[in-house]
Amino acid sequence: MKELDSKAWRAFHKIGTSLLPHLGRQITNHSGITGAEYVVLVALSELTTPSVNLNRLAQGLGWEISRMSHQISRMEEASLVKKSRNQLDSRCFDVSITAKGRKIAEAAIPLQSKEINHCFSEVLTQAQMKALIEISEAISTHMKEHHPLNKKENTHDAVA
Amino acid sequence: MKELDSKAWRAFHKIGTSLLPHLGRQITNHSGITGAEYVVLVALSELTTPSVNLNRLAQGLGWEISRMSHQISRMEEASLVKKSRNQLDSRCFDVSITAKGRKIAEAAIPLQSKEINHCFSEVLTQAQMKALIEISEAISTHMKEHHPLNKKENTHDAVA
DNA sequence: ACTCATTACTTGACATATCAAGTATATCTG
DNA sequence: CAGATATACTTGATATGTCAAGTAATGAGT
Repeated sequence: MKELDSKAWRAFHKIGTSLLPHLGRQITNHSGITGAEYVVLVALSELTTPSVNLNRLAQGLGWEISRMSHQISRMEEASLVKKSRNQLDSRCFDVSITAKGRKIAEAAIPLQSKEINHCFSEVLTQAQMKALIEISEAISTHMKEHHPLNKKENTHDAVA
Repeated sequence: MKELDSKAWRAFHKIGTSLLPHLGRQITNHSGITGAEYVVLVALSELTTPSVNLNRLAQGLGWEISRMSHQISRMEEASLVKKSRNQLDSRCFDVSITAKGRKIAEAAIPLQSKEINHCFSEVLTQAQMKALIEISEAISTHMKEHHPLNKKENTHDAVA
């Protein structure tokens, strides 16, 4: 079945280039922030530690570090996040969410959940969603192992 | 299971923002064209008609028409495609692949198939690939029905 | 302690994407 | 057949993403 992965790739590519932008636009419509901002805010709002370093944040979302750097700069400009040097390793930056950022995220999340719901659980069966999660995780893991964007694990974590 | 579609979306989003750019980079490495150019060339090289109109091409790939317009302009500049007004409806443009474009596409496709293979059939089971195809199609269909980027079907097709 | 390599980012130039507005052609309606 | 509306794009400004090169701090070897 040589055709199969080609078909899988095309199918995946197509929703990647239509669904993702669509959901991004919805976020902008209902909450006034971009999809990228939303994703970062959600990640930050769910931290167990008070902050993460840039590198780890980028890895967590599968972004290039330079993209994250630019993004965080813009978001700091907009007072959505705060950036400060790490005490133990002053090459690192600790990124955290601001009160304003959290407020916006908390308002946006339920609205966006509804949108996601429209595109996922109303369209896919439970089994399909589970399959999608497994597929995504398999690919993510493979990517991390074979084609890592930013090499290493275990950078310094933020101090409390 | 409120969590499930949130998880599905996150998983999907993550591979969307890491796998797709990765495969794009591979194309650039082995064939010197961008991922976007590759996708367009493949679509054009597989036409049964000699050309398609812009709108239909955009729809086929799930792109916004303005993006496609810019992209085609650049590709025409690079002599990868050709654009000409439709005889029957002179608002429309017929887009076709050039000899140069076809040559590049034909060289790139087998190389890229190998890359895709690494990320799909080496990582997923056959069942998972089939599931992914079905999932993608379900979402694509739903998107077309409920959130179409460019409204209508049935624009004029190219004449032979 | 002094070099060299590595890591964690930043920066700026460039490529690409998106959005809003514009233009030209077609179609529909009275 | 005139005027209004819709369609198929184009264009240009702005936002974002990407790449290559740079800077500064750490770590490793001697």
